[in-house]
Amino acid sequence: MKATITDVAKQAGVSMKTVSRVLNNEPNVAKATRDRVMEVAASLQYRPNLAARGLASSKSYLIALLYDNASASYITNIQRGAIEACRRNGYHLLLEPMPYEQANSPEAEILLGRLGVDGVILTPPLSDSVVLRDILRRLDMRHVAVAPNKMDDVHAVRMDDAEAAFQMTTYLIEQGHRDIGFILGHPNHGATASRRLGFEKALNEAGIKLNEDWISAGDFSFRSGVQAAEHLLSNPDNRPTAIFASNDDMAAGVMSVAGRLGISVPEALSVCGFDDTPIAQIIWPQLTTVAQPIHKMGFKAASILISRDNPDDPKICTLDFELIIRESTLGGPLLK
Amino acid sequence: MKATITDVAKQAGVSMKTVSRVLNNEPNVAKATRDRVMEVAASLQYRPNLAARGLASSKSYLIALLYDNASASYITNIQRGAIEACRRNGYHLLLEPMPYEQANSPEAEILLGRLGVDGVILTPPLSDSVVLRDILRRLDMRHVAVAPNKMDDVHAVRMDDAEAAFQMTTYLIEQGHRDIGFILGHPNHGATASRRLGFEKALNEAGIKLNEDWISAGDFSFRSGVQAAEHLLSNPDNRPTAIFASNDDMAAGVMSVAGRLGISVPEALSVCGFDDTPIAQIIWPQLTTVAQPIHKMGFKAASILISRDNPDDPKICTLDFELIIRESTLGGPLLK
DNA sequence: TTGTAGGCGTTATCAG
DNA sequence: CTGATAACGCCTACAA
Repeated sequence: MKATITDVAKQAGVSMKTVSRVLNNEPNVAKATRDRVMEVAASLQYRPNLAARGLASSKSYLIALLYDNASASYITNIQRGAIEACRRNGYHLLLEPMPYEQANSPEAEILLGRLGVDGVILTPPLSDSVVLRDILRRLDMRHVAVAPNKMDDVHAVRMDDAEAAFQMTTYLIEQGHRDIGFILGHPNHGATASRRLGFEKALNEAGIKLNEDWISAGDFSFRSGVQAAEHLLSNPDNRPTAIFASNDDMAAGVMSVAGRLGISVPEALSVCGFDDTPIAQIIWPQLTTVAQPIHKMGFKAASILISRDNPDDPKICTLDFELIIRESTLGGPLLK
Repeated sequence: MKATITDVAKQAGVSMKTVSRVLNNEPNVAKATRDRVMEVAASLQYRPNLAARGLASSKSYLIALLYDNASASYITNIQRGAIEACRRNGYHLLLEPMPYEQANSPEAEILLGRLGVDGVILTPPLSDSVVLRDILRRLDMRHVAVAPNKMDDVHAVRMDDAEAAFQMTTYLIEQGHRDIGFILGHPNHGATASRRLGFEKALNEAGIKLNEDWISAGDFSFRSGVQAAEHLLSNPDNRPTAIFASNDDMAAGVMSVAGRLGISVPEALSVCGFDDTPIAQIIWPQLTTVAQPIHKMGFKAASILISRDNPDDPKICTLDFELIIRESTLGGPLLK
C-alpha cells in the first residue's frame, strides 16, 4: 500500500498537519521538525495524492492547452513553453484539441465544464472566438489567450503581428521591390488580418499603390500557397518581384511553384514567410521569415495562469519578434 | 456554487448513490428513476468533480504521454491518437517531456512517482530504455511502449520497422539499383537498428555485397542528412545510385545536397525516406517513404492502458505500414 | 511552533 | 431496485 500523510506523521511523531506544512513549504515549522519529516517522507517514498489534495484545496494543479489544428511545430513549441512553467510550479499540462467550429457550439461548454482544470490556455484561432471566451467567463475558469490582436477583456500573450508584417514589407521595399504579392492566411485567424494590415500600411507609407489583384487568399497550408503562387505568377509579363506569404508553409509552396516555372529564387523572385518553422531552413534557398517567440509565449501564458496575483485585472504581455533574413530575399531589383 | 451530487440527489428525491449509479451507467436502476436523475442533472448543469471521483475510486482518469524530443509531426500524431482514445472513455492526456539521459537518473523516478496517473505511454527513444521500464514496474504504474523492437515483458504497440526497410530496399533493387547508400538514424533509437537490419537483409537476399562505406551515420536531423549525403556523394566516380535515409528529414537533407551538387533526383539519384512526415510532400521531387500508422499507434496505446482486461498478460499489437512511392525514386537504372 | 476537528464530492459496502 | 454510512487523503480553520 502506498504511504499516506498519516503514515508519515506517525513515523515522524508529529501531526499530519505538520507534515502538510513541511510538504507545502509553509512557514512556522522548526527546522529540526522539518528535517525529520522530510527524512521519513523520503524513506517511506511518500508521494502526495493529487486527487486528495485537489479535492481539499479545490485546485487541480492542472492547466489545459486548448488548440485547433495549428501547425505541429507551433503547437509543440507552445507546449514546451507551457510545460516548463508548469513544472516549476508543480502543475501539469493537459491537452485538449477543439475544432474551431465546435468552439461556438454547446459541446464546447460541456467539454470545458467537465475539464476541472485551474486554467486554460487558448491558442489561435480559438483565442479569437468571442463565444469561447464568454463560455470560459461564465464557467468562471481562468484563461489566457495567445493571440495577435489586442483584447482588453482577457489576459493575453501576444506578438505584434501587424508591426512584424510592416517591418518585413518595408524591408522588401528597401530592397527595391515595388511589385509585391501577398498571400493571406486562414480567415479564421486573427493573425491573418493583422499581417495584412501591416503589409498594406508599409506599402502606403512608401507611396506604393496597392494592387488588390496581388493579394491572394490562402489558409496557411502548403497547398494553398501553391495555388496562390500559381495565381500570382500566372502572367509572365506582369508578375510581382517579391511575394510575402503569411506563413512559412505557404512560402514553401511559392518556392515550389517558382521552381516548376523556372523562376529562380531569389534572383527573379524574392520570397518570405512568417513563423520561422523548421521548414524555413530546410528548403532551398533558405527562407527569410519572422521568428515568433512561441516557446516564450507558452511559458508566459502558463505562468500567468499559475500566478495568483491580480487574477482580475487583465494583463497583456507583448513579446518581441525578430526578422530573420536568409537567402530567399537576397536578390532584389537593387542588386541588379 | 457548483452543483454537487447531493444537490442532484435532493432535487430528484433519491439518494446520492442512485445518482452515482445513473451517472456511471451502472445497472439496477429503474428506467423512470434514471430518466428523472438525468433530467435534474442536466437542469442543474451538474458536472462530476474529477478530484473527488479520483480520490474515491483511486483512479485519476489521466494518462501521461512521455516523450523525448521526437519530431513535432510524430509527437502531435501520437497525441491526436491518444487523445481520441481518452475522450471516448472520459480520460485526459497529460504531457510529460523527459530527456532520454534523464530516463536513467533518479529524477525520473521522482517525476514519475508524483505523476499520479493511471497509465503511461512511452514513445521512442524512451520506450527503449530498460531502466525506465523497470522504474515504472517498480512504481506499479501501467505502461505501454510505442516501439519498433520486440519486447515480451511489456504492453507494446509497434510497427515492423525491419520489414518495412526490407521492402523498401527490395523495391529499390527491383528498380535496378545495386549501389545503395544508407543513412542511419539516432543511435539511441531502437528503430535505427531495426531499419538497418531490414536494409542489409534485402541486399543479402538479392546477393548484393554490402558496402560498409555506404552506410553513413546520422541522427534523424536534416543537418545530419546533409552531412551524410556530402560523404556518400563525395566521389563523383563512385557514388550510390540510390540513397535510403532512415527518416524523411535526413532524406530532405540528401535532396538538398544533391541539388547543390547538380545531381538530379530521381534521374541520377533515387532518394527515399521513412515516416511520411509532411515534408515528404513539400520538397520537390516528392519523397518516396514509409507511412507509419502513428495516429493509430497513439490510439491503440491509450486504449490498452484504459481497458481493464488482462492487465497482466503483456500484449503486443503490431500495426501495418505502407510503402508510399513518389517521384523521388522514379528514375532507377532500369529506366535508362 | 504545533495539533484537532471537520469537510471537500465521489465511490464502495452492505443492508433493506 | 434503492439508500444510509463510511471511507478516500489532504487542506483549512481554529485552538493550544
